[in-house]
Amino acid sequence: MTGREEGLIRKKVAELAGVSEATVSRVLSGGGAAVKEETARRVIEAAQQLNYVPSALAQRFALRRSGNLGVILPMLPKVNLFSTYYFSEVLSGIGMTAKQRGYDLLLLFREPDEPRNYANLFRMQKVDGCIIIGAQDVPSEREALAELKEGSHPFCLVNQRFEGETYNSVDADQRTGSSEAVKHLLEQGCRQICFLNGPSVYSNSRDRLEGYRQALEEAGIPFLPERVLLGNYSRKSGYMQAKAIATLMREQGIDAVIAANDRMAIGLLQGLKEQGIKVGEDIALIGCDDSDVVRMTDPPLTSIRVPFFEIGSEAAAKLLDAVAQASGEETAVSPFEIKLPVKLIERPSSMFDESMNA
Amino acid sequence: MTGREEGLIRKKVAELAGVSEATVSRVLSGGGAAVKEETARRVIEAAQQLNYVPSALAQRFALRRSGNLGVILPMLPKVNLFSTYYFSEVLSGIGMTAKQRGYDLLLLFREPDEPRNYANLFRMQKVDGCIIIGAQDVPSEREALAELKEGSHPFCLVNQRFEGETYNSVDADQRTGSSEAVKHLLEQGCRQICFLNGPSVYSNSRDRLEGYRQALEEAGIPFLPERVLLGNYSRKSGYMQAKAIATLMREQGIDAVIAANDRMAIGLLQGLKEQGIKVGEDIALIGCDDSDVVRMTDPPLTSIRVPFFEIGSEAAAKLLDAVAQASGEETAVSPFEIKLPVKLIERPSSMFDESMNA
DNA sequence: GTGAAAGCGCTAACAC
DNA sequence: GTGTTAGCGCTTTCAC
Repeated sequence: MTGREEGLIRKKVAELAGVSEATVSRVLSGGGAAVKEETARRVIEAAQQLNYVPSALAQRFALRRSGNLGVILPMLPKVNLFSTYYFSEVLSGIGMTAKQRGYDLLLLFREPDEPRNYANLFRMQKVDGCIIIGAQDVPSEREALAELKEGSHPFCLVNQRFEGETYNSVDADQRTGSSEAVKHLLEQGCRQICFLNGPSVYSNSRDRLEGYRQALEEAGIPFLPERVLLGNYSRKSGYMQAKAIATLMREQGIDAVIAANDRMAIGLLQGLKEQGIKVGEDIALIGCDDSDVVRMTDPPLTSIRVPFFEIGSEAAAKLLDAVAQASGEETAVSPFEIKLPVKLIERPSSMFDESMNA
Repeated sequence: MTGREEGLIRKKVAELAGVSEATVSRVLSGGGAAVKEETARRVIEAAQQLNYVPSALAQRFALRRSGNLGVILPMLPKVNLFSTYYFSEVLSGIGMTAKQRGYDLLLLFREPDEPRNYANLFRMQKVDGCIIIGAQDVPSEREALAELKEGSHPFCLVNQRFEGETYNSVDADQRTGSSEAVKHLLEQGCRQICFLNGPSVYSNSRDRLEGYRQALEEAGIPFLPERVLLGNYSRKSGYMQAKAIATLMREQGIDAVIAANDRMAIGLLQGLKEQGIKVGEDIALIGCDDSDVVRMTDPPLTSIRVPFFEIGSEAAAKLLDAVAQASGEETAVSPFEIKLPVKLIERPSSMFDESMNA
């Protein structure tokens, strides 16, 4: 009553179709040698009748490929640094592509203190390739990735790159995004712009800062390091910078803030509100990610739209190409470092012209 | 250069440790026959030295268990009916427990029009058990679940039950939640309470409605069907009911609304705001889920906290117990229908006393 | 305690 | 085209 009388059922299908078990496999797995159409039809019919499906477990074992695409992500602690929006979108994108290409998705949560033994996933044949989300630029991560590359295990980073190394990655063009945000603010008449960044263990943080700096300089506005505040991408960390921003407004006439993600922007928005500062009137505020929450705040937040779903699907597509190549021939797997464009979505939080409220 | 010289390496480990390959397996897989401690030590050392890990693929094939816990969920369309918060929490809960028990998580996205052939997942030996998220009470779903039960494949529903069937499930006590919401509103002095529900293909919708109805009747207030509005759990559907609510306020003196989830509540909040209606003053509003966004709205939303993480981890725990039983002996797998308590979190949207703003 | 050998359900030569 | 057969890398009797 295990629900499967293994082995026996394939034989029955073979008998019912009047062929050998090998032919049953040939028909059902499609790829193999050509089979007479009539034979194939009979096999398929027999299999349907007996409710037979080949064991993926046995197939994969015989083929020595797991058929799994691994997705490594940090175990979301209760207080998320990454937003649920981010994960859902990236994961959906990966899932959709993986599915199209016949791969299953193996979700691998990594606990904060857990060693990063990514290579073992390949040695254990749990995955044929893996996508790493939320990688950090710390020594243990670098070691783990180096080991992956050393073993020529196909992998791809999402939204993270490592200086000095060329790993497959799919990322958003955060630098340009920040620049666009600055330009938009300048058009609105802002001149004293603060930047609320996240930790620099994420290359995205560094990219965004660079875009901010560069756009300022291009506009002939000096870049002042004291106008760069630091948060950790959580709402709370944004909230806690409200006092600092209020002070800067008073003392230096700050008239705009760009936050490196929406969560911090929302925290900041709340903090400023509590201090009686009106975002969209007293000060402009721009977030980043264009997550689903920015439409729900008051005022709605201008934000930089990042195509997370596409980042996920692109990462999966390119990685699975690499997997196919690697398992095929020794054709040197072509590395990729892709950057997808972002787009500034203007909303009232940064629009000083009342009539333009969208 | 495949990164694994399969088979050979195990033999080398055996030689290095001065034992047979069988003993290497016995040591490394733990479970088997007793091995002398000294021998075990040598094997482990040799394995470490040669960087050998057994192939999970081969192990699972030999054991005829996939080692995977399947999680079936609807492919999140761009316009989510379920919130990303919901999925992230449930998934994290499942992931944490699965990991503790040595199971891997196989994510199975189901596209809207895709047939629900859950039983095949077991026939293909892709999973040893599966959790179904977002199941709907429609005929094809019922068929698919009946087939699972028929084949005695271990599975568990999350936040959904089917009348007339007893399937393993872990759910929140939505009925009590709605009752508490009503009672809270009555305490605030509200008497004319609307209910904005979601589609009845979800048992949770029916449960919430029932809690609402019951609490009203217990308070001696008549239940009026025309005060039950319908949305589809999306923000937009909540937004679109704002006009209807405004009308009811005018014509019938409606003074409170309970929405069946936060997304609809937020949409409604926005819609009411546009009509110049002040939530928390002109009308009370309560959401459901206590997702991360309810703290970010203006005013913050009173909501019913649902322990999604715990629902996920509990579902995984109970299901994996069942899997263990099923694979062990024919000890009738004990079914379970668990309901976890919810908790009303009071915030300004339903507090008419100004001084109590939290 | 440990080694030898059969077998898990499939794929892929290799014959015919 | 199709049948036969030898593995895939493990686990697990069964001897010793």
